[in-house]
Amino acid sequence: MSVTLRDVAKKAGVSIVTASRVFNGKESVKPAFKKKVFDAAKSLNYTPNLLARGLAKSNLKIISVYMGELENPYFGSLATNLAKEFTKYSYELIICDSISKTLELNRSLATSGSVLVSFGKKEVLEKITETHPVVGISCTMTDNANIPNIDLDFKDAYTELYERAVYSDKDKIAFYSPLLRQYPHLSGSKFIHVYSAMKRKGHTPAGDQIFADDDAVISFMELSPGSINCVFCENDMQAARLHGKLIKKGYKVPEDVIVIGCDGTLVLDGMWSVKIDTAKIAAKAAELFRDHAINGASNGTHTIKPEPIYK
Amino acid sequence: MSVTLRDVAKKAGVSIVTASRVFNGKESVKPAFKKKVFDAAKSLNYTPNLLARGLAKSNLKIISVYMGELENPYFGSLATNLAKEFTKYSYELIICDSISKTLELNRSLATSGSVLVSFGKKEVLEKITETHPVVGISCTMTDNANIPNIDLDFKDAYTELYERAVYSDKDKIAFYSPLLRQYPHLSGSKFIHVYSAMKRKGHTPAGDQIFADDDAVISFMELSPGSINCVFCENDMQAARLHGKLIKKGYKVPEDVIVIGCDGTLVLDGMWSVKIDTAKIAAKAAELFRDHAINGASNGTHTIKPEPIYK
DNA sequence: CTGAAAGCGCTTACAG
DNA sequence: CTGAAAGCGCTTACAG
Repeated sequence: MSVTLRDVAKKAGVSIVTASRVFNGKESVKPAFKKKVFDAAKSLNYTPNLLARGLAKSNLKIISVYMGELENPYFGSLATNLAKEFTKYSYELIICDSISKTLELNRSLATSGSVLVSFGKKEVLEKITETHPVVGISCTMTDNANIPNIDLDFKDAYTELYERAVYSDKDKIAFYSPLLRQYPHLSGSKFIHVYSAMKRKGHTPAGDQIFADDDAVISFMELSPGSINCVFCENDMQAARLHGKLIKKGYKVPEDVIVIGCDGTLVLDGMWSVKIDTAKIAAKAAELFRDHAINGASNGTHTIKPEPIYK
Repeated sequence: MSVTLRDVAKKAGVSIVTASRVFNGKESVKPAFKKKVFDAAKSLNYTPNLLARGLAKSNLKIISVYMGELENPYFGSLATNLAKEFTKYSYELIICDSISKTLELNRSLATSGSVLVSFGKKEVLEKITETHPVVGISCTMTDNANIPNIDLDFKDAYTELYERAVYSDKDKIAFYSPLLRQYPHLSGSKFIHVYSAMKRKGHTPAGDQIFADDDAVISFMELSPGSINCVFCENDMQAARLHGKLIKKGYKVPEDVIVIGCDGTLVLDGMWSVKIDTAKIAAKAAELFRDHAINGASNGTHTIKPEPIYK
């Protein structure tokens, strides 16, 4: 039905084997033949059957990626950039909605490896690493799991943000994170940096808790006026929603209360946030993957430092 | 290396052929054998090699999807829901960053077909339809291209939004859409419904143009005060940014100016928008695809009506 | 530098 | 209901 390597070989007047070699570029082929094959391929509009190639080499140039929540534009932007960067090394991306499917594809599709974003189960990480190259992006628990990881180091950004807030007399800090609410405490989260800086000054988080939704933050503010004048939010989307509600209630942002998002995808006027460069992350991830896949080792952790934004 | 159908067959004491049949479920196999094969597969932890299967059947149960901008949470949410729905029919999704790659995979990976989101080149649509099932989601130009399409009919939502705005004495309407700016005029866009309703009342768009960025909208408002009191925006992200800037300038939203987004992913307090149900779209897309792929025809267009949101 | 042969793991007629 | 044979399109030793 569609044109195969056999057709190209016949048209070029060579064996199917040398035609194959031409496309794989490894072994040397007489230049004249090489040209003939390329010409034939072009005129026939040949494009290799990836299934057959994958089966023969038991290796498909596809990366399976696992990424929690595409609904957040930060992850969307990361996905777009990953696609762009991995394309440079001629990998396709396949985005999976579960970690098990991601790993399964490595076997069933002989996919080349995986990119895991914000994943934390150590046993799983260790297991997969045994058979396929994996790079993590802000995965936790990778130290011992021995996979190359891109770490986001929020320390400087959050410390600066905190200090600037305090400098503006905004030292009643609240934390708003539906996600973190599931965990015992701030330690282990990016907010730990704000938290320790606060502790050093003898301060404690407003309400002595992590708020799980923006309405909780606002009712707390209304119950005890003056109790909160700065809110660190999990991401920009949530910060923007909180921002909208505060304005509606008559608060001025950032004059009355500072709203600090995270990721830089949607920094409303008056908001503060942290810029995370997804293009840079993606480029580094592709690089780490290639090193890992080709040179074997390279289980180094690469650190990227997000930067504060004031608007 | 990994366990294959041959291993399963041997362990179950049947030929490789009947083992294959058991997994494909089409032809009948003696129940006793069937059980043996399943047991063997389970104990060996067998999972079929999709490459081999794909090569043999020249059909992989993977859908390639093309979707412009994942950075917009609307598309992210759509992607997530598509993955969920297509999984029900045991298709994997592969998200491509270019239309050509999307189509190319149908051949090179023997992918089962494609889902195209907001795509408009008729020739391309026609071409691909010849060989593979495709369903479009709010694709334009599909009428003659003859592919099943999910159409978003904004008429009721936008008409209602417009009327409610007018009812609140907000009849100086502006359109803000970086995207549309590239096109000659409002016709063919979702804003056409607002535009025609305006025309009927003898009104014209503020500035007689489509604004390409939010700063342009704002400076227009400042140059001629009272010239704009309602802005229709391309999507929620853009509307939210405009909203933030307006607040900062001292405008009250929606008292001074109504800001109307679109998609429902981020409706800030005070904003209006249009809710687009991505879960419903995805479910319908999967259904249309299955019908199309299995029953052949069904090139019907299915219409979904987004609904207005006031906040 | 080149080609004949075997094989990747599965499925699909075809005969029994 | 079951199995031996051929084949999907490519690559990888192996011999020349």
